[in-house]
Amino acid sequence: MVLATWNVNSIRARLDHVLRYLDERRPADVLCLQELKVDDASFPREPFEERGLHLALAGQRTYNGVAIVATAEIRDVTIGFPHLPGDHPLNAQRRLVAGTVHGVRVISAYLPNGEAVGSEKFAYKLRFFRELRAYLDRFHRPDEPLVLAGDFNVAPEPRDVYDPGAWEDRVLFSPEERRALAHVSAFGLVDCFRRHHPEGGRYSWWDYRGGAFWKNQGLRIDHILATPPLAERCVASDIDVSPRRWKRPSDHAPVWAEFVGPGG
DNA sequence: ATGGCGTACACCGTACGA
Repeated sequence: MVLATWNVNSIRARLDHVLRYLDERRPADVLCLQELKVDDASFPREPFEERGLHLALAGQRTYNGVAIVATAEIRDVTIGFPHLPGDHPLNAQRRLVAGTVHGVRVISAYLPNGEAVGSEKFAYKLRFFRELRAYLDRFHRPDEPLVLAGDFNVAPEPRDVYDPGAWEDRVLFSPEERRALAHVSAFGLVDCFRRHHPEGGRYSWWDYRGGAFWKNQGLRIDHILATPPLAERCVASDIDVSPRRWKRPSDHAPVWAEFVGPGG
């Protein structure tokens, strides 16, 4: 079972890229998408359904929006934090969709950007991370096959940042954000990419500006986090930078992981 | 150096991203 995650920065602007990725690059069994920037009614379902793919959508107009695309039926779909009211501030933005497919509980997540350290949005980001851990604690156990995949908007370690000294106190790499991510991971989650790649200089996001991609000035902020019984069955994982070279790309590249065995 | 680049929505600029 191959699972991939990709912040597409608008599904309508990136539809050709997503289909090309599925058809040519990595025929993922499960594809977690973020930043759809479209409501469910306007999501381009047809090309996915033509390919026999199933969809779990949590769309939103203009901003946010997440989805799971899969080669099998997606069961027990939930949107947002199910234990909080629908009108709770942490549920107002469509950033979480979960479903069970191929024997694995899959959560597609788009964590808040945070704008700047110390801002209102930064506080919201930290609250979101804490609630995400509470959500895992409440509904799941680290001994079940679960994967939390998406755009976390946090680079975990210095080797995940092209210039860690310059980024030390900036949003996406500040100590507070890294602690918030570590707290979520401490539920019992393994970084699948890191399990196979100790090297630095491997990123999943590059600023559109200043030719950052061509200089490989990026950050690794998109992650596939799996519980130990699933992570043990992760035989390969990588970041596919090739779509970032295509015309009119997303600023993020897809990250994938391959799992073998039962429930994978 | 809050700009640089890109998307959406609306309007010919503004909000937001990371």
